[in-house]
Amino acid sequence: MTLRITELTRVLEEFTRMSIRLPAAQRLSFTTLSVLHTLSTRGPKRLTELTATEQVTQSAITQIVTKLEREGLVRREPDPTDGRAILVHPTPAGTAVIDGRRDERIRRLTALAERLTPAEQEAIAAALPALAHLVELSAPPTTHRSAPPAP
Amino acid sequence: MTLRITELTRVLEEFTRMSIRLPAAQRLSFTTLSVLHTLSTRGPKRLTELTATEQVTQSAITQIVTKLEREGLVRREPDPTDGRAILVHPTPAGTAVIDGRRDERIRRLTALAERLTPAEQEAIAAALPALAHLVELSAPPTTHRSAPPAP
DNA sequence: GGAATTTACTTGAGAAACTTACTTAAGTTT
DNA sequence: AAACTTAAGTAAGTTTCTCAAGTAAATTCC
Repeated sequence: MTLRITELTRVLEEFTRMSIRLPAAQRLSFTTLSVLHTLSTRGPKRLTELTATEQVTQSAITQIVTKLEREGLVRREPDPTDGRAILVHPTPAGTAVIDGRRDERIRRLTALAERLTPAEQEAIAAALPALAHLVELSAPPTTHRSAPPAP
Repeated sequence: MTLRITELTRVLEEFTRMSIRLPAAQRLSFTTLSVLHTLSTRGPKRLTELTATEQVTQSAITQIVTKLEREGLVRREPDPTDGRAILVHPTPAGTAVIDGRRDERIRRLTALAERLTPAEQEAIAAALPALAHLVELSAPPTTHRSAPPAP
């Protein structure tokens, strides 16, 4: 059996739809939630770094971070290594928002997975490490401060 | 081995991020693309049905469909079975937009999957039918006009 | 070692994308 | 056939983004 990427892509598209359309209890826009997710899963980041991952202008990131800060979901802290830069840290409240949404996804997915056969559940379990590896190839987990590549 | 839903949820979240942040060449907003995706994968739908799947107000759907129509990506057609309703059909151009984005995802995912070991690729291939089934449990493929459930 | 350039962020004005509230018209109920 | 419900469109206002310009810290380069 060989891996059909087209089929995998279609399935992942559907999971994406399931994942996104959760009731946004906190009145935060899609992009704002995405920024908070990035901070919560990847740790503190500069505005510039967020600009790169979120596909909006740097100006939009400034405004989004300002809004998140007003709501107490992130903190701005000076970057000790660069006086121009700012590190945006998620607060416990901010992390709780993301965790809450994840919990909701887990609840829903659990309910669905219970309806699979044991063999199907087994197959997914067996593939999980490979799927995690695939994800990691695309977005290697960043440490707090990544060293620039050697010249 | 038993299926860890929490881990699966986290992995799927990361795929979601990969999937969304494609350069939107067509100048269409996220929600607008989502509507087009729905029509392209699920077939013609009423505005009311789109309201349910997209988590925006019915008014927003009207505006989005109007925009898509101006751009030649969908057509409005009267619903023969209900004079109040309209069925929104994707045009070939509309379908092409969605297919183009999928092609880009396939290209990227192919490049990543090539870096997995054969055993990893095999594991994902073996899990694919189960993943497809899981997705289908959440959003059964709608026929053109679904009969209401028997009372 | 100090001017010129680049990098990191902010601000303000305006465009785009949504929401709320209302309207019109077709179907349903009694 | 009058009263109600459902499907869609419209108008006005808010929120969210982009573009352009501005400030301040770091870097480059004579």
